[in-house]
Amino acid sequence: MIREKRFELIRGELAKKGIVEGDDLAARLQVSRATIRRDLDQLEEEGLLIRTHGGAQVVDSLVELPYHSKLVAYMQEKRAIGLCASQMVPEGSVIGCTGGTTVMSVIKYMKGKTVTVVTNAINIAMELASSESTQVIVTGGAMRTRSYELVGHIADRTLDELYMDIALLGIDGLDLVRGISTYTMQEAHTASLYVNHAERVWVVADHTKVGKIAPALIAPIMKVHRLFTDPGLSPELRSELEAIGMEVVIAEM
Amino acid sequence: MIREKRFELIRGELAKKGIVEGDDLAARLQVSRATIRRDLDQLEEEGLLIRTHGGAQVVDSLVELPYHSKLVAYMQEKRAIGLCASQMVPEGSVIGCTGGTTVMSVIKYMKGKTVTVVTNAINIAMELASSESTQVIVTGGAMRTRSYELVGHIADRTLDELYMDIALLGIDGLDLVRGISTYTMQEAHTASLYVNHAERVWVVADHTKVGKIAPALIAPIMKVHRLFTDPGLSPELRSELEAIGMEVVIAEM
DNA sequence: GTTAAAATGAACAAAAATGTGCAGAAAAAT
DNA sequence: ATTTTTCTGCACATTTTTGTTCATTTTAAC
Repeated sequence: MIREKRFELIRGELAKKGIVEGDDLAARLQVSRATIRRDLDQLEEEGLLIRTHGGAQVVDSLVELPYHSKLVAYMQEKRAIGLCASQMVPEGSVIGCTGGTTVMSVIKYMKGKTVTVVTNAINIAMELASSESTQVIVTGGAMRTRSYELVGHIADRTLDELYMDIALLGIDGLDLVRGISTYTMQEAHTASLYVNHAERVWVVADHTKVGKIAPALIAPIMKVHRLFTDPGLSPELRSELEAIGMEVVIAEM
Repeated sequence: MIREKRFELIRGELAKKGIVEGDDLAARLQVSRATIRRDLDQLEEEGLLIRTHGGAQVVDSLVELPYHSKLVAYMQEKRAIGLCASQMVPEGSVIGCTGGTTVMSVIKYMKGKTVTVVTNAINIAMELASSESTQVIVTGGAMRTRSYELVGHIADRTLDELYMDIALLGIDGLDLVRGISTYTMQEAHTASLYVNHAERVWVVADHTKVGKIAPALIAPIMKVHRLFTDPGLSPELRSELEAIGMEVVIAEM
């Protein structure tokens, strides 16, 4: 077993679990603890992980891009939502997802999970390219300028022939009466296909989106089974949503 | 067991597993470790892999860090080929392209041109995402691990309904008798669809690919209208290719 | 706060892999 | 067929990597 092989497995394990134990790795890879320590030291130097006593943990990927993170609103909240939602995805399931920053934060925590991801967003696909265990299917379609989402009849047709366990949607508005919505018609249309071809619909959105209505409607509110949001959601809105049968998951930070 | 045979197996193994062990290869190929070491040295010089203690690993095309870029084989040549080929693309044309580092270097010079790019490689699509004037159509399909290319029936069907002015292909082998070829069957199949749905076929490849045969055939040599390569191409090979009607463009550096 | 268990870093020895020179074998050119 | 060139295997000195030991630090429990 050469070093690079070990590195690969350590990286994989780290992506999957977020934390690795030195003893566990030593046993699994059939090398001494000293070797594992040295491996972890090197990987830390490369910036791939942070050493802890007894093992190592993933470097918070959102910290590595400090100047980008400022550009994204509600960064912390989105990260918490991402972690929380990803943990509730069962291994082996098929997940369809749109683009958007909140969905992206879920995907970041999905690396290493053995799931199939169907997406029309190429940045999501790129993010998962390095994950061995994740099967990625891209819908295809025309790329909207200044966005990474693929839309149009090619995307439609591909989604038409797929069925997913979970549709994971990022949205711009969620309203009790008008349902879920976004800013452009094309994206709304594509998102609605995910809704119609999935067993369950999960929406991820920071609390500012709840109660808002964006121009392009995706689906009625009853289609949404579960909402992941942050603690900023007002208790009244939460109660109203739960009253109509929606499961509201608050991601603690 | 001649050297080229070994190279072929090593490349194949590398494409499949990403990491190879020297001992393993020596046993499999029935040669001494010293020979394997020399083989790996040479393949490293060609930029196909990176030597490590105990073996070698693929050039991590997934990590586009600047220091890795030096390790891309024949960097200078590819840049020259990219510039040269991009200048010969007429405005307004529809170009279909596969993945691969040489094609990528053409695409880098294509930004800002008013062309339509059809591709099954998401890294190509990402590269063009920032270009306002370029219309991008992604075929869709299943993403191959360790590569950015989309393959399978979704990709096939999309390509079936498109027609392109130019098919721009990156290849691993171009031979007078066996035609153009690559390492994996799936990519070869997808590439062949570009050939069949394009008015003209352009191949971009550094001179080391000319005269080589890779295992998976894409198309017969007569289908190729134009080859862009670097000054390293031997005059004999050039004459032979031109004798059968191929246009050979040498990109000066 | 004290103590026991676990993990760490450092030093050193053992093991594995490397590069190089050289002789013989294979292939190519004449 | 013979010469020339290239390639391969082997031996050996060197470098890199790994395992072991042990004093020290950290963690967790009491």
